[in-house]
Amino acid sequence: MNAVTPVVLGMLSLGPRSGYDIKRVVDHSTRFFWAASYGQIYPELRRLEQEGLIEGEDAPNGGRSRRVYELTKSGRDALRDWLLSSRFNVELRDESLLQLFFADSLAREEALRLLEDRKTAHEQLLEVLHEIENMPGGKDPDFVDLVLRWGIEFNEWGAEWCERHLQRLRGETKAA
Amino acid sequence: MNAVTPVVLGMLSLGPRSGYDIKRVVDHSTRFFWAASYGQIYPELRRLEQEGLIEGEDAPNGGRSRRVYELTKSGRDALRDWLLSSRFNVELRDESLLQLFFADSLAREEALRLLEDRKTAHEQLLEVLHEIENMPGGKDPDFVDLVLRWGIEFNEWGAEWCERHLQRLRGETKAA
DNA sequence: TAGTGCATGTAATGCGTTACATGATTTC
DNA sequence: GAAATCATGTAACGCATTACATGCACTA
Repeated sequence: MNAVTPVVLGMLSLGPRSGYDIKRVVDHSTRFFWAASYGQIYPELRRLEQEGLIEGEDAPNGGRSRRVYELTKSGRDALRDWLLSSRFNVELRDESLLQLFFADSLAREEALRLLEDRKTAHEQLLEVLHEIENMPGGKDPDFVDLVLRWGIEFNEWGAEWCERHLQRLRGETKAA
Repeated sequence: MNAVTPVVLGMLSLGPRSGYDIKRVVDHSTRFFWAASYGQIYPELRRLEQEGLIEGEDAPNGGRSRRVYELTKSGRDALRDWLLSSRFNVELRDESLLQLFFADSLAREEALRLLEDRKTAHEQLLEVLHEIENMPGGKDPDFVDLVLRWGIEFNEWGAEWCERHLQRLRGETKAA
């Protein structure tokens, strides 16, 4: 069990898919909080098949080779085990936050500009997520939708947070 | 310029420090959004000294060897350049979010328990951050304090978000 | 005197991305 | 007929963590 395992099993729980399919779906959904590359996915598919958690079947499109996988009973069990095991492993790498941390060495207006830039970045991400939200296709399952809402509401909160502290810090500067 | 460079320069901008010092401060502050290990810090210190961005001086404590570094003029310039260059590189790896994403395959109560667990995790992180907030010592500089507030307010938001959607989803289940 | 903290350092390991190679099919 | 997309796959690279080695000093 490594970092790609749950994404692969999870994506297959939504229906049979090829490695290529999995990558494509990941890039439109979980990549914001859980990325996966071909270099991980393809070896993992073979490993999982060997261990009997998934089953592959050749399903070529004409002369274009293609292998589609689906979960086996043990695969479904493994996914369920992972889902029910408490994990709150969060890793964050936020360069803008690091800049703010060291911003005291800048002039006040320069430092505040960093906060403005951060706000803009939140707003831009919000646009990307709204596009995903408005993509054609049937309604997403409840929890898929919930996670998309997290992304949207987090970025709304983030932009708001920047604005709030921008005003506070500008006020303090004037008062002083 | 790699991932440790800005932390090292930034930490030295707060005053002369040894590699060990830098690591200790990182572990109490930026590690939540920007970690650094000895394996990065020590080689980086030598590299930065060679390039003239920092200057080291032996400052042993008795027979215990110790080398303290400080920023040079070019080091201060390099830090300033990095601070003023727009960067919004954020990487997030959130396993709990991934679980929620695939939670539709669980029974409704099981899935909601994942949300409850997430809420608890936010609350626990909040406690850790409050301890840091209440640590003795002088007031932090404005922007150091700002980043700590981000951590606190983000986790408050996160817990609240879980609660809000917990209630929404429980309501929908009953209504259906 | 044993344990903890100060202090520096590196080698091994693990992990994920990048970049490339190959080739078929669809679209403009 | 060129470009984009489908589709699979791997080798090389870079990066960060882990784990260990070394040794001094302080404290219970």
